Amino acid sequence: MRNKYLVIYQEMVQQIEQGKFKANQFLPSENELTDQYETSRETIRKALNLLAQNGYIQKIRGKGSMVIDRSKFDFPVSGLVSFKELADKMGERPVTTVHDCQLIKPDRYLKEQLKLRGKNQVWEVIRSREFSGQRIILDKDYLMDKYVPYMSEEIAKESIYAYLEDQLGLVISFAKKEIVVEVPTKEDRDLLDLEGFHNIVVIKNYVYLDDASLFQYTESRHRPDKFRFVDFARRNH
Amino acid sequence: MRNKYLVIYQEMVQQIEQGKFKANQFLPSENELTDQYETSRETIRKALNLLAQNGYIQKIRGKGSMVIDRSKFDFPVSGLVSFKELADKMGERPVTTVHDCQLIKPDRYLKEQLKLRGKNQVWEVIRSREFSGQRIILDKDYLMDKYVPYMSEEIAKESIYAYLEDQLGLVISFAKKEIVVEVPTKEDRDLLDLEGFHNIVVIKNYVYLDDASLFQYTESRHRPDKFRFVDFARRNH
DNA sequence: CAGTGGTCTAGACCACAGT
DNA sequence: CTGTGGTCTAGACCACTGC
Repeated sequence: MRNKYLVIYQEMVQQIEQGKFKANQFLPSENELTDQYETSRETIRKALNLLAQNGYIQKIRGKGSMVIDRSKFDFPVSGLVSFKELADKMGERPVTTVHDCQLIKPDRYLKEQLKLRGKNQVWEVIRSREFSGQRIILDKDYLMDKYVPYMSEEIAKESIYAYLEDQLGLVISFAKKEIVVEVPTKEDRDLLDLEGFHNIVVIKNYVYLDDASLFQYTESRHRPDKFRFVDFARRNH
Repeated sequence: MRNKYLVIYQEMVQQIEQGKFKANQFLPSENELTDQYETSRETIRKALNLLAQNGYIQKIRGKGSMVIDRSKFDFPVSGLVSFKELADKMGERPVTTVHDCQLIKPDRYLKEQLKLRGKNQVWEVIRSREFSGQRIILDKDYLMDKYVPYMSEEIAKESIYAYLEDQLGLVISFAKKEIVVEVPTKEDRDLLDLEGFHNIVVIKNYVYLDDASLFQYTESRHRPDKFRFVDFARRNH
């Protein structure tokens, strides 16, 4: 928050969202902003680049920075639908049921997904998510015991993510997502209300730490009628 | 290509891909690179930031820039599977059949998708994509005649995208993708080899021009067993 | 032509990692 | 402590827009 360019960025986001800078109009020029904020032009440009990356403005050389009409985009921006976002969007409290939470020996499939060798163990956590009486999502999490020495049903019931970042201090650096459609397994049929659907949407999630080591593999299995993924992509030349 | 930081970026990408900089090792420090390339540190940093954004390196404060083991990621990076990428990946020449290419009056659904009012017309292009004898993908493109005055089967048979950018000089700025699963329509069943699949994966694509105006809406309808989407997301604090 | 954003420089100070 | 990357500055020149 003490970074000057971040402060400027956040201030300008507010002003755009409050309508002080209107859609399809131009922001003050970089030189004007440099004067207004009593800073250097490069710092202003850092803030403006952040605005552009996050879909607030469109920079046009020789003309200026135009405010984008964000009402066209009904979604935040950054593309990834986590369970929490989904829950927020559905607007109702979901019910999480923990079906399994134990330290296991990974089978071959898991070893492959987690790029494991030898006799490392992993935490397996299986949870279903229920919205208005319907069990819609099955989340299967696998965490390497090397990084996550302890896990419990209580933690799984709340948020694993918060536990990892806040309690264990693990810094998640990047993630790879893969979306495919599969035929439901017996487990899917047992733990979800599939209602005759013949397919299930599987989001495979590979989570990496700061040092680029893989430490978590998650499969989020969604009933197809309730699934929606949005991605907002910006060209960079 | 004459941008110094771009040249440096591309040179370093090559060196990483050729293994001159090995995975899990550190690049020369920014100061060393500044000397080597006889430039300023900010220029080096621009190149390094590009490398980081594209998943080549991991910058760690106080330590250096570590080369990421990209063999973990079997996919380019930026998350979007275009038809062409898919084709490249399948490794065989696909067959494109143009089923429809005409100027139409948009119905209510289309008007809504394209945020159209009044009596604008749109080009409708419907193509199927065939891989090893199986029609797998149905692409439905809708282009506003305001921006695309002419379209033909020949163009549709090749690449609409190349036509827009190279011939018409339209600059595509950003796109929103939405992925949902639907029940196949009669059109899907007629034009694709669905082989008893009960669902179809629909990728809705909203394409925007440089001035933030929406000009194209595309639905890419995939047979579920052949569909795969990969997204590589990087945290930015 | 003047004004815009895009690139580049040479220097400064800071926060952090490892010794 | 030194060396790393992160931020910031004041100035310069360029390419493009629109008059």
